[in-house]
Parts: sequence; structure tokens; C-alpha cells
Amino acid sequence: MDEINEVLRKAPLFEALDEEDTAALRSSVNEVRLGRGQTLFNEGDEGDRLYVILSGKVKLTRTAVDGRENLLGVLGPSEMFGELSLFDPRPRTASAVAVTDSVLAGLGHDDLRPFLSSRPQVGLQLLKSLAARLRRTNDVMADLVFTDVPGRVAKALLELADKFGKEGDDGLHVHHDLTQEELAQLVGASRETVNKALAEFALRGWLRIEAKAVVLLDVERMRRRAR
Amino acid sequence: MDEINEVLRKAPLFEALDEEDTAALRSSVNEVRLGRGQTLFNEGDEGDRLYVILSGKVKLTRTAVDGRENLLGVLGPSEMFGELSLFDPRPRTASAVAVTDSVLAGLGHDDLRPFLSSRPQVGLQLLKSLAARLRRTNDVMADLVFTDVPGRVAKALLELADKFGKEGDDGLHVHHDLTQEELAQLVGASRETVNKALAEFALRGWLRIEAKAVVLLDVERMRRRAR
DNA sequence: TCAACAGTGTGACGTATATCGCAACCGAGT
DNA sequence: ACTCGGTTGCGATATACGTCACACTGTTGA
Repeated sequence: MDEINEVLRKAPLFEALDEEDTAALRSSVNEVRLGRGQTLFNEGDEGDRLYVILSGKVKLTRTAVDGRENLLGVLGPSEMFGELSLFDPRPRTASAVAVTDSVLAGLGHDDLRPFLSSRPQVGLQLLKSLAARLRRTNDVMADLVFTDVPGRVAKALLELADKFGKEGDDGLHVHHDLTQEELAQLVGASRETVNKALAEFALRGWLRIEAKAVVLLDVERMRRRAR
Repeated sequence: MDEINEVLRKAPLFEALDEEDTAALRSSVNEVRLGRGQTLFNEGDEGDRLYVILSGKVKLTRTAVDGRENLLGVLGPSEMFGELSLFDPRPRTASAVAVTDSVLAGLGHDDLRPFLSSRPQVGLQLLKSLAARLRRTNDVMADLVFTDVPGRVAKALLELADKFGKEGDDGLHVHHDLTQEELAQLVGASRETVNKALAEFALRGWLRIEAKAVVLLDVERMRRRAR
């Protein structure tokens, strides 16, 4: 239980809250458990709940009319998603699917309202996080236009490393839990080209490929390749 | 003067304000006049001011290391920009350049703070508008991955039509004031391909090309081509 | 133990689009 | 009236990447 408080407090959204507030929040939160591959909500669903990841990983995906998919991102513990429907009440524009077994805290507009009025920091924090997200999304967009697929793959891996990387004595282990297909959807390319890019990196000794993970061996060169 | 109040009040950000508030706002606002091609701020500049366009058009651009550019968007009267630095105090991540002679209202964090605390609606409106922007940006990103250049051009024209279009008896006049080069940067393609796409549309009789404008003759077909 | 299947690795081929090159046009000065 | 920089139009060529095809591996589970 305490760990849940811990993770919740680490979430940027709630870092302004004190002990007492967090306790109040806990009571209005509902916990959701998802198994790997299970979907929390689908594009087009109604829903105004915001979720904070307590443990596990969740991917946000969009599906084109012809069925092709596109990953908006992969989120880990203490990250949140679903806020958009909270302030702009429309159907969800992305689906949320667990990439690993996950536990989430969900809370609705009504649960959040008291905090928004009594703790202005919460609102500001929300604005700040949306602003940061918007910046990041604009970056990714620029990459789609200017950077080739290997470059985007490198960038994506480095970002995943920031989030999920664990330093080991043989390199930086990034257990992203994504298939190459998903990785491809994340960078907006075909599975095959991503595979070839990875193979090329491995050949050069910049990384080692493992099942749903990579070990970065030469972060510096990856970084240079990325831009 | 009254028209300025008018435009300000039309801005989503301030639509919750009454007569009195708007007057108060007016006093803390500073007016900026820009000539065509003049830049308001550059990527990397410090600055925490938000701008509302009173008249004219402004483009937001990003420049890659090699000098290539990318338009994030073109904004018209009553639209705002620059809010990101307001809540996430970092250097600007885009440059703002006037596409036509323009008049802007600028206000800083300090000018806005009183409204944020006394009128919770303003904060919510801001959240809502950021949420909407984020959605839109995600849409554009998906298009970059899934839609070919002619499709993206069609989409961009339809969007510009929504913003700047004027119904005439010979079609829907969209005076976007962009060169084909800028249009290309907006859709993330080369000037030449955009030119060819436009020529193709014109050949089919879907539109007529004019100087820094197009006249949409068959919106329905354009819409179909866009998706 | 084997079948079935999801995921991975890699080559051959086609194509959309960038890049290059140049000609025509147009509006704004001088 | 005439240049001249900024546009536009459009063909020729190069290439990165998607698509297709198939073989290989590992894992699950009957």
C-alpha cells in the first residue's frame, strides 16, 4: 500500500500534494489490474478517466482505417495518460493496451476537481506536463520529416533507455518489452526496415539484441547516429 | 479599440471573462506590430510571453541543424501561441514569424496569474486548448506516417480553408498567404512534390491555383483524397 | 514430441518522393 | 522598360523505404 502512495507521489501531477492530500486522493482512486496484451480502453470509447501507472508498461496506439497501427508512446511507472478526455470531453483518440502485466490507478474528473480548486499547483502541474508533452510530440514530428529510419530507431532506443534502462557491467540494458513490430509502429516504419537497422547497429557493435530488449554498448555512437 | 476587445474576447482563452475582466486584461496587455516576414521570437530565445493574434497571420517554424525548416502551423486572428514557455519555462522551441502584416497582443505570466486564480475557467480553458492541440498534433503525426504527400496537401488545404476560407460564387477562396515552399514545410515534403500535387488537383478541376492562395472548386473530392 | 504459431532475419523488387536542373513567370524596384 | 530576386512549373535521375516472399528460431501447449 505504501508503495502505491510512493509511486503516486512521484507522479509529477501529485508532487505538490502533502501526506494528507495524498491519503484523500488514495480513497477516491480505483485500482485497475491488466494482464499483458489486455486493453484498458479503445479509440472511440467514451471515458473521462485519467490513469497513473503504478507498475508495468502501457502502450498508447492509434489505428488507421485500413488497420495499420501507430504507437504514440510507451509509458512506465508514475507516468499518466488519458488526461486529454478529462479536459476536452471527446471520445478517446487512442487505445491503451498493457505491454506487460500492469497495475494502474484511475481517477475521474470529479475525483480531481477538489484538488484543482484547492491546490492551484495541481492545475499548473497539469498545464506544465501537457506543455512538455506537446513539445515532445513536436520533436517527434520533426524527426518524422527530417530523420531517416535508422536515426529514428536510435532515438527511440535512447528514449526507452532513459525510461527503462538499467546499467549493467556489459552495457545499458533496455528491457522495452516491445516486439520489433511494435518498435516499428513507434518510429513510424515497417517491421523489416527496423529489423535491418537494428541488425546494422548490432553489426557495428553499438548494441546487442535480446528478446524484447536491447543492450546498448556504445551510447555515444547511438546518440550521434540519432541526430 | 473596441475591435481589439472583440477579438480578445473571441479567443477561447478569454471567452469566460466578462466585460470588466476584459478591460482589466487590456491594460496589462502590450501590443506588437509586425511586418510581413518579421520574426517575433526565435527558437532558443528566452521568453515567457503568450501572444494572441489580433489581426494578420503568424507561422510557427522549427529549424533543423542543417537549416531545413518545418512549419508547425499557421495561426490567424484570435488564435494564441507561445503558451508553452509560460508553463514549462524553457527556451522557445519554435520561431514565430509574421506571414502577413500582423498585430498581436502579448501578455506575460505575471499578467495572467491573477486571472488564473480568480477565474478557474481560464485555467481550464487553457488545459482544454492544450489538450485539443495535443490531439491535433497526434493526428498530424499519424498522417505523416500513413498518408502520402498529395493526401497531406489536400488535408492541409482543407484545414487552411476552415481557418481562412471565404465562400465566393466561383468556389471557396483560401488565401493562405503561404509560398509553395512554406506549404511544403507545413506538410513535411519537398517544394517540388507539393507543386506537382497541386498541379494534379488543378488538372482534375478540384481547385484553382492563385498567388499565395487556392480556390477550392470540389471540396468533396478533396476531402475524399485527403483520407 | 511434435505441431502450431508468433516473432525474427534477410534478400529481391517496385515505387513514392527527394534531389537536381533549368526554364518561365511575376512584382518591385531603379 | 529592364533587370533581378523570389517564385512557380516540370522533367530526369537517384534512393530510401515499403512490400512481398520465405526460411529460421524459440516458445507454448496438446
